[in-house]
Amino acid sequence: MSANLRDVAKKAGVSVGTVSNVLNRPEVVSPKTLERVQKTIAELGFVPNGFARQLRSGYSRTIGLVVPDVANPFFTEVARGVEDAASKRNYAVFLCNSDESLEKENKYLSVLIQQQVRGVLITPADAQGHEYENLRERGISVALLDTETKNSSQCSVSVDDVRGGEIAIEHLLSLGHKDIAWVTGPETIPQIVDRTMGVTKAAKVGKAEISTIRVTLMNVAQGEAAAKKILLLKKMPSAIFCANDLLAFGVMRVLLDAGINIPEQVSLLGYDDISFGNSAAVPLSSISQPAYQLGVTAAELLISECEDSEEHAHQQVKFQPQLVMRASTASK
Amino acid sequence: MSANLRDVAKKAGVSVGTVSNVLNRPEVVSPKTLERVQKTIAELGFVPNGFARQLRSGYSRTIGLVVPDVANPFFTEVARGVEDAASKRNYAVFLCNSDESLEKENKYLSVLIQQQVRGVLITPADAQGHEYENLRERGISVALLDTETKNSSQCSVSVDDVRGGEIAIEHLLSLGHKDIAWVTGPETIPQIVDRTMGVTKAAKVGKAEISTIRVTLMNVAQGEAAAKKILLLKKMPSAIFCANDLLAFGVMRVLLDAGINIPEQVSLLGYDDISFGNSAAVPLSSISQPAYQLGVTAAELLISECEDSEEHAHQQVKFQPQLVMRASTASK
DNA sequence: TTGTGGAATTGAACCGATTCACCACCAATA
DNA sequence: TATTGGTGGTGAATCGGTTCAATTCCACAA
Repeated sequence: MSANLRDVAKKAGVSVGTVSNVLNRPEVVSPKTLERVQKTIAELGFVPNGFARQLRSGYSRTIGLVVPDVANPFFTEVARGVEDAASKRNYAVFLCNSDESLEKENKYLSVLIQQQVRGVLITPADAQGHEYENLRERGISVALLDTETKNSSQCSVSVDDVRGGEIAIEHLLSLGHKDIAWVTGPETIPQIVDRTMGVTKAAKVGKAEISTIRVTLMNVAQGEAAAKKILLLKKMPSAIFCANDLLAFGVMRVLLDAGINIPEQVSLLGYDDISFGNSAAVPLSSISQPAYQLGVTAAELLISECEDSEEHAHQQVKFQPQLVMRASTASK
Repeated sequence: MSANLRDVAKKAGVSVGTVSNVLNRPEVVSPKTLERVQKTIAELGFVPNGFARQLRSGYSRTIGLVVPDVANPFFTEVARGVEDAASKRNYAVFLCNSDESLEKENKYLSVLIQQQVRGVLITPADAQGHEYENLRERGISVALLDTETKNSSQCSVSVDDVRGGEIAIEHLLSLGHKDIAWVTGPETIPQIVDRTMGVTKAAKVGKAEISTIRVTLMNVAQGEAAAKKILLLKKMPSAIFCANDLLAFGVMRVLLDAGINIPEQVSLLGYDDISFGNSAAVPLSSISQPAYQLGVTAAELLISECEDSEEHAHQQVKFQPQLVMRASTASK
């Protein structure tokens, strides 16, 4: 079988305590011993047993990441950020896709509890609650990802979605658009609620008319469905703002197929600024969010909370979204 | 703190062994004792400590997934498949990105060993070896993902990349292209080696001339770099085949910017058939792979190997790639 | 030479469930 | 009465790191 700490100690001619120190507090070991032990570790291919470590210390070095869907490029980027940051701190990441379903979310949370994760990073599937008391009770830290927390007893890392909605409409207004379609997802999603708020606010100020087209999922297929609905409207809007880029891609395809020129006849604006936006049939204007950065920051915050929980002060980090102008929006 | 097995034993007036039996082999305990112990367990709200249990038994319900980069839509789809299948069997999945670096791959494998995963699903970063003896020694099952195994002592789930390369060139040949650029990644990547083999084979049969443009990473930026090189060639090829869709997107952008029409002046063919191909400036023809299915199959195979390791017969599953014709390829 | 302080190292106890060789007890058989 | 067999139960050893009180070592000052 594989080597354990005692084997290393014997081979290197030191005690088990010293080997443990080499692993966890290298600074208290003399350089000479350190080097010798490390060499032995490498020779034996020794890897510490996580269970034993966790059993004694009571803590694991794993976190759970719960997102609606990694297949959405925005969350893929976030996930990469989380993973890179966690890996730097020697944490492993459990990946969970909630598919925007509360049921699946709960199922995964219970799996994560079973796995005794140290903390959970979650983009809630639902606009309500976010208490996660059952996790907290078990000493599992929770930080909200891409959602702002209502109570200040937890960390959150988010992007200002209200402002994002505002920026979008302001941009369209500045191009002279007054008649705007807002293609959006279910109101159970917190981000949707906020973006809608921003949209409404800016529209009121700029006296624009917003017609809402609601879809159930935020993917390309649903974007196509939305576009078909738009084509049936009595009066075509002069601009379409979509709650994410995937929806916008779907809309774009259907409109182009219908022979409608973008942006000449209709301006199209997305949200997320996923990297493919640039390669689209008409390069997509969008509202950009620092996805990777979001993931990194959230993971760092969560891990810092896990490691010095009494020192730790909860913080709510909020990034600002930015308009990225490409070819799909133009003045009326 | 919460009660442990010894507390239960003391309170119920039995030995720790008996309590353990109540938990794991109730049939060997007398009904009277059974009932009394179970009552005590309920009273104390005792929940067995997973770490200790796993430390002793040596098994967890987790698997590791190591891919080059989840941000590549192909692997995102694979990851979703793995995750869905694992979740169905009540396994949790560790996500690891090797970034096509052997060093990172090894680092992650050691993290996975620490976490005592039951099995590992891996797309090797390197064309060599794939032995993973260090994992096997520790009783960790390994299955190769999107790579065919050379030895039959392990499972693998792959797509026929040689055939994929062939199909691509055959398609271009059938359109009358004889002068083809092959934009490809490092030869350390197994898939690249195979696709190149297919390309070469089909080119020989069809008497096409292949000029190879090699890049170091398979992303959009490198595709752009490759296209710039192509623009500098003495004679433009009449078709370009890219080793994946991301490269093709980059190539497409640069060519269109340079005023070159696709497919009128140059045909462009990608690989992977990621969903955005359909939304691209010129809808991208591509070689399609069953990514989600690949992930599901691999996870199921791995878990079945983990759970009945002596019953289990290693198998090599090979899916067939398919040509998806869109607008970016046309006859010369 | 002795004393002192700090750094380096030691190793036994511990985390909590599992395992298994062994014991106690009772009934049935010789 | 002695022997055998079977059931129910016991508790010390074990898994493999981590921790920490105790010890050793060494340099430098008195």
